[in-house]
Amino acid sequence: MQARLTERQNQVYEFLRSYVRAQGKPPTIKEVGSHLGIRSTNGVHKMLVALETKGYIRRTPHEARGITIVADDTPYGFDDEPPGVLLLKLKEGVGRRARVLTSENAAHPLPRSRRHLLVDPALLPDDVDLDDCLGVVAGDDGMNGAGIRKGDRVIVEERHWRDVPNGAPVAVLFYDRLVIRQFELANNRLHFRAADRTYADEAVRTDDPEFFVVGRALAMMRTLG
Amino acid sequence: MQARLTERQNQVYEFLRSYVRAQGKPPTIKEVGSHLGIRSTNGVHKMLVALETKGYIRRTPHEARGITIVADDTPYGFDDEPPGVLLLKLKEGVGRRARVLTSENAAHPLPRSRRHLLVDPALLPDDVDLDDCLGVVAGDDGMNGAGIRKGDRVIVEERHWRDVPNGAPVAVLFYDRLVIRQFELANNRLHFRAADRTYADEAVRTDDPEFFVVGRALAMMRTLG
DNA sequence: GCCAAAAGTGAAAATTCGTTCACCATCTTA
DNA sequence: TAAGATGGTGAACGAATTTTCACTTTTGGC
Repeated sequence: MQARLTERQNQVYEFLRSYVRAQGKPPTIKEVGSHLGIRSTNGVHKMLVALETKGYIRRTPHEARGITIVADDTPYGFDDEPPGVLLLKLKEGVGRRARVLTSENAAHPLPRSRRHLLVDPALLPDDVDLDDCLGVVAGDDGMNGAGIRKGDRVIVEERHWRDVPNGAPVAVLFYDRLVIRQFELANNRLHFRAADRTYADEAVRTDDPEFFVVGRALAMMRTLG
Repeated sequence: MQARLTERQNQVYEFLRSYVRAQGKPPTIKEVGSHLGIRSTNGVHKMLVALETKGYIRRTPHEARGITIVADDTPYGFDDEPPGVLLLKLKEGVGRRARVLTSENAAHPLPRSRRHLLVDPALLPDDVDLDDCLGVVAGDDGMNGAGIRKGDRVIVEERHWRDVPNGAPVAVLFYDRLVIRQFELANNRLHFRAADRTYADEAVRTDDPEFFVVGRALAMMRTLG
């Protein structure tokens, strides 16, 4: 959709985004230059013109800090996504409190990830680093008994199973499905307990390639029908 | 904690907040003036100095748009609040997509409401006006069967019961407790159906003063234990 | 009715910031 | 290899923005 950015242009664009996020306002041209090692304001100016013609930013002539990020993530949940494997990378968001879940499509070149979900940091424990977190969609009703249902959005802190305390809820990749279970390590096996009679508990060897613990489930949210 | 603002100062402060919210950057002095009918930049300047000394904003000397909102809502959930009656006013937030739940203490003078919860608009239906929404805490386990548990945060669209469709989940004030139930209007009575055997359904007259339908429950979120 | 704080006017001075111009270097590609 | 796109330098200019100064008006007590 949007014209491709050159390496350098992308650096500028990324800086603009991070600056706005951190400072709550766009940078001046000189600031952009000093952060990217461009001594001449004109050098920056040309970059901005390029970004504007490619549709990534908008500018207001002669206005101090007259930059607006256009291609910033569009409001978007992941409603239309079928429940199942869907990993969203947690990113810091606007200001100091808004946080955003953005999809990580490391495979793709750089098509501006659009999938994200706002998460209030207050929902998560204080010590959690949001950069370690993912958003997922519960793939079944195995935790019905714990009030987590298929399709619920779950915020997961990426962790190796070794670092997950017994009894904690985890997000597990079962074959091709991502589900939430209660975790337990016993007899050198990983136990995944469902909270619903309909779903059997699973016990697998720690090296079983068909199971992958994504991490610890910290919070959840749901749109009510 | 913070020095009290005069009426006019509060107007300025409110404008700063709304401008930052809408524009993604602080206004210039002249812009503040033109929006508040202050012709002289110095008039505005003095206001800003007042706001700064009272700790509501910070400024960077000589910098264009060098205003930072300090007393903006601090990240805060309502964790420490006991489940029960707790109404939070939904407000628009940063940028165009961040939205914030802020407590409405209409009774209190104006002590900068601090309780809010970030809500991703994607969690709510498109046509919902966030200004009509509240955040509440589910006061019991009456909707356990529907995956809503005591202590869950629920986003509610304020509505008269006449405007709530049958079968929709609602937030109801039962005496002094706020709970979620499934709503039904039949035989000129309001029926509130629990989704848990332990809780009895209730049927009340439409004018019963002990029951008050806050509105329709749209979404929920929960920190996982 | 008087005083002090709050709010405002108008204009000039001082900075910051964006734009433009001339010119240079590198890299890709027809 | 010539041409065009990309990325830069440095300086100069003007527009935008903040700061300051001197003075006036309004407002709420005491």
